[in-house]
Amino acid sequence: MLNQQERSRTWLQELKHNGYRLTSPRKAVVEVMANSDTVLSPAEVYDIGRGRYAKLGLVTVYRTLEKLEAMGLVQRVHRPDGCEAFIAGVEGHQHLLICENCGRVEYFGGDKLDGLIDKVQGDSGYEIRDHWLQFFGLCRACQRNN
Amino acid sequence: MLNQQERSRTWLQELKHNGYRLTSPRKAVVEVMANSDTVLSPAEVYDIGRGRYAKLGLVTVYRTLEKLEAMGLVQRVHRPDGCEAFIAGVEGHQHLLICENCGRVEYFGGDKLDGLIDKVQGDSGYEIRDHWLQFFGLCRACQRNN
DNA sequence: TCAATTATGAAAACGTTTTTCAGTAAAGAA
DNA sequence: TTCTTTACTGAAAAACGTTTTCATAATTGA
Repeated sequence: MLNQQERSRTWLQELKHNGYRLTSPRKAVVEVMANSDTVLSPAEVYDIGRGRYAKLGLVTVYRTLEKLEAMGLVQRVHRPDGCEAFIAGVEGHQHLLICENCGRVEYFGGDKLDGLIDKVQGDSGYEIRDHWLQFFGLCRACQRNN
Repeated sequence: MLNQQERSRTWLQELKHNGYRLTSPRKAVVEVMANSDTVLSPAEVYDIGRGRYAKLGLVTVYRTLEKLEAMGLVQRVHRPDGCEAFIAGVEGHQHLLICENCGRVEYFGGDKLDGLIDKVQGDSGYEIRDHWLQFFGLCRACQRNN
């Protein structure tokens, strides 16, 4: 994986390539998201982001996350207790493993699902277009503290 | 599966066994949920439910869904575009197959995931406590109309 | 039938997200 | 560099869905 500084730079380039201006508030949001390995709500991005750019507005956080999501750089995370949180995305399709306590996210690949998808598709008559596979649990650090 | 009338009756009994009173608004909500095979938001339950009990209030819909969820009779459904919808639950752990167009839901079982869970647990050090597997697509009827 | 207590719905409060809008700042041209 | 165009910004307001409050109504068991 890219290190965090490289990831920030790449994201900013990509914003530029998509015709967006590089502004201080956007840089702050990009740095927060690109440097985080935990799920963050817009309000949390706002709080952390103001450490980097004090005048940052919550509205801009929403607008920037929206753009980053459309560009596939961050993805929305769905959790049992609420679904408005974001995490840096990764290339290609990956599944998520989320710590219920601290929000830390890891990715795992390995689609063992193809056979199951074929079977469910045949049984149900549905045309399956997308799937979610997410695991929830406790990361190593939170196991020790709970 | 129980037919819909039986399911309503069972749910009402279960409410009673849990110490809750059987009221007209609750009956309306139970009938809506027990008779539906599509995902419904609280507002939709409210709209449909008023057809059965005109004085039904939205607040009571929320309160009743909360109880039904706690009793395991309905479950919350998470979708890419929003996560506050409910569907009648089924016994035991099942996975969902959701029509992106009309919200119809089917259930499928067959946990082929045990091996994968063990592997991810070992690789990551996480203690995996729960998982979601959901498929999204088009049901037979919506394939014809799209 | 009555009394105790739960449940109800209207209204208000709440927290989050979106829209509006006047002022600001980025980026390319001169 | 300065200028000009246009996109972007944040504060405030609006909109939205959900929860709380509270006086009234309805269910239940005695």
